[in-house]
Amino acid sequence: MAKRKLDQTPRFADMLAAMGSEPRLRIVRLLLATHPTGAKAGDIQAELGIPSSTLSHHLEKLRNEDLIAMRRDGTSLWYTANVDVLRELLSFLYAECCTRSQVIAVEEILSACNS
Amino acid sequence: MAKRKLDQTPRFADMLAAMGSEPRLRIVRLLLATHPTGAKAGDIQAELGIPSSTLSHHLEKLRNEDLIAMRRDGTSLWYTANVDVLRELLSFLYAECCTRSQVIAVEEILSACNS
DNA sequence: TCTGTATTTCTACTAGTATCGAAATATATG
DNA sequence: CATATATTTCGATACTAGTAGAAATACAGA
Repeated sequence: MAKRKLDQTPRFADMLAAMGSEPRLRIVRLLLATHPTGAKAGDIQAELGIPSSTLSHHLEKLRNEDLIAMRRDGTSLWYTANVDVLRELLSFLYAECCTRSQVIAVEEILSACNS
Repeated sequence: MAKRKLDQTPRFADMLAAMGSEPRLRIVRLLLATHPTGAKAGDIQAELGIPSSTLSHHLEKLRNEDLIAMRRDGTSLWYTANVDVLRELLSFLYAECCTRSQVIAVEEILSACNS
């Protein structure tokens, strides 16, 4: 087994933690549902009924983990899901699946949702 | 859009939160790697270098979310990953992917790792 | 430039989570 | 039944995260 260049576990753990709260998971799902257009902060706030300051806090956390991206359009800020990063996360989870007991290739985790 | 029977979001958020800490993510990956045999608590402890009381705490949390299962064999407790539940989680994440903008079927998320 | 709208940053409080040594429990074996 | 091994439960501490009202910032339009 070759030496790992860099352990990605802490990074993916942080990503999972970022999605591991009900409001943030709802946000991510909303952005997946509206992908690739995304949604304005105000829309998210209206749909999920979260106070704007709290919402901003959550969006920042998701953005820190690179799970979502932001772009400005006038006074509105649009948020979109980073589906590539999400795919990366799922691949990581299953990358070592069963490697020590039986050989099962786990390729092509997801090919939907073109970014 | 039909009325939802029950909102699964809190449950899946808890599952993500359970995997959203570095030691627990390592545990899950170790159990995936050794699936379907699994590993004894002592083996996990040795491999990850976590004090037994701390490890026990983490294992309990993962078990509460049904991400792993436990069975006793003599004085040893064996833990295994619940790959079905993990698959369910991945499906949930992508279930509504792009539904509001373009129609992309997201079936067959994962067919590897037969439980 | 003044006004309104969209969103973030500041500040503070509360509650939950991670950690681990020590003691307790469960099982097996001589 | 006494002892050894495997693992959990107890208890205590330190840290981290979620929440939201109020103030600040960014942009657009008259």
